[in-house]
Amino acid sequence: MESLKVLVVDDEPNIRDLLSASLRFAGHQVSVSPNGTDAINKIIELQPDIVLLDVMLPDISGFGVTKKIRGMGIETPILFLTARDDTEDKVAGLTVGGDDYVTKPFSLDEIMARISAIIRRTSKDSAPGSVIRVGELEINEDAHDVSVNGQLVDLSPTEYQLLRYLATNPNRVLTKAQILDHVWEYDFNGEMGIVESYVSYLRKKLDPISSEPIIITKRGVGYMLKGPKG
Amino acid sequence: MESLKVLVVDDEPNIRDLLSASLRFAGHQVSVSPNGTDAINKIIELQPDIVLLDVMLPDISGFGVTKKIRGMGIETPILFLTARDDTEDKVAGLTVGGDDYVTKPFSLDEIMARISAIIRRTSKDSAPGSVIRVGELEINEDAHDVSVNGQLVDLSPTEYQLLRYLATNPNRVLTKAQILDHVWEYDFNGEMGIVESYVSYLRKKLDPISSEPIIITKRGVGYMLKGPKG
DNA sequence: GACAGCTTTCAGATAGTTCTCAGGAAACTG
DNA sequence: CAGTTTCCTGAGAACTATCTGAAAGCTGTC
Repeated sequence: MESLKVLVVDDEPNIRDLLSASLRFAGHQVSVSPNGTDAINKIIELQPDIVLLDVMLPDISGFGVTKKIRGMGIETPILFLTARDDTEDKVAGLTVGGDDYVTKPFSLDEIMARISAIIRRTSKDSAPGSVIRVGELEINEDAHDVSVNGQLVDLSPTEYQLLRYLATNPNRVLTKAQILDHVWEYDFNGEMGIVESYVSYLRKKLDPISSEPIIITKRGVGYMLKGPKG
Repeated sequence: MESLKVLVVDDEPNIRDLLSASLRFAGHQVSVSPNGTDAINKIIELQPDIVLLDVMLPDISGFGVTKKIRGMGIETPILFLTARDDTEDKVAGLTVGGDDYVTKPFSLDEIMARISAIIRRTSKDSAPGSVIRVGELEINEDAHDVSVNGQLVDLSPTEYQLLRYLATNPNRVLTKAQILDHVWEYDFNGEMGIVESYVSYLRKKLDPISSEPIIITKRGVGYMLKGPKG
């Protein structure tokens, strides 16, 4: 993905920092905004490619911001951040157009996936097959499907996210801490043993089908998904 | 469908936003107008391919607008948006020519379907197959009927709309929120459990006839209609 | 105004998922 | 090779998502 201009709107500094650090690391230009009025100004001024917008803001709600800028003819796609408990009924209408939403607490990997999905969908013409291919492994992001050598594998949501994170960084060792930070929700308080468990689950499902082990353990460092050229 | 010039005329900003976001996302060029006089000007000026026209406007009614522009020899097809309690006889006269109407509150999917239908009818020559075919499933949008392996299936209106929405996005997981936003009326305030109920109804009707399950559950994500290739 | 069909809610059953833990295996160390 | 560290994996408890049947509410028809 090319470099995008992203505006992050949230009143919690922790979340602003978390998101802006990750987005910057992914190569995007990030601006932040702590409230609704400031957000409206920045959207007009900076014309971002996408806005990550908390619905619960101190002054104007995320919906108010949306209404305002849409009323001005600004069609920037929005990824709403909602709290899990006040969702469901207030979520109505959020997925129309190019918009989407994630519930807090989210995982970084999920945010990144949603952003690519929105950008992919809103950039008119080309719908470049949202397929990640690494060696014998193929991940279809539209269908949320994984196959090895053409054979479908049934994965749970967490297994899927873990595998996708590994697959987007082939031939690169990822530490358990990195994996935890990307795949699990940001307020997850558990131990890294869970990464080992899920790697084990994945291996049990993938290795019987593949001709060689897909996930390599780098002892003392982390895990790596082995691609063809490397 | 090719890209169309669409004019949306409604005094409620929410509805203007909802419609313009969805239409733009569907690849159309959208202009909006909040009242009758402005609408007449914009119709003359922009020469849209279709007009979505609220009948209840603050200044001139939608009928007035229609009379005026038809008097000027403009034959742009119109999709009227009416309140549910408007008398039937008023509405009856609307469907002459290529025009049609929907009652508020509508669902997005219904609006989109009506627009395609109008455009299909008014663009003389080519009647681009109004039949959606996915695997063993066939949906005839003109006849509003559904068959599996050639055998007709009797569906309720909501079942039909749900199935059509799934069928227009084969091999792509749709979340319950997306389904709710597209298939149910925009002011629907219920829970997502209703999607589960309707998926269950559809399966009960479709699966006995089909050779393999038509609607796949992607646990933790949503539902997907599985097409033939990949 | 009673019937029929459709929509919506609800709650119990079921099945799938997440996370933790603990013993054993494997890899490194000197 | 014995000790130490790191990793693997099976078992299980708690939790969550989904499915489905039943019932209540609605709408339009005769």
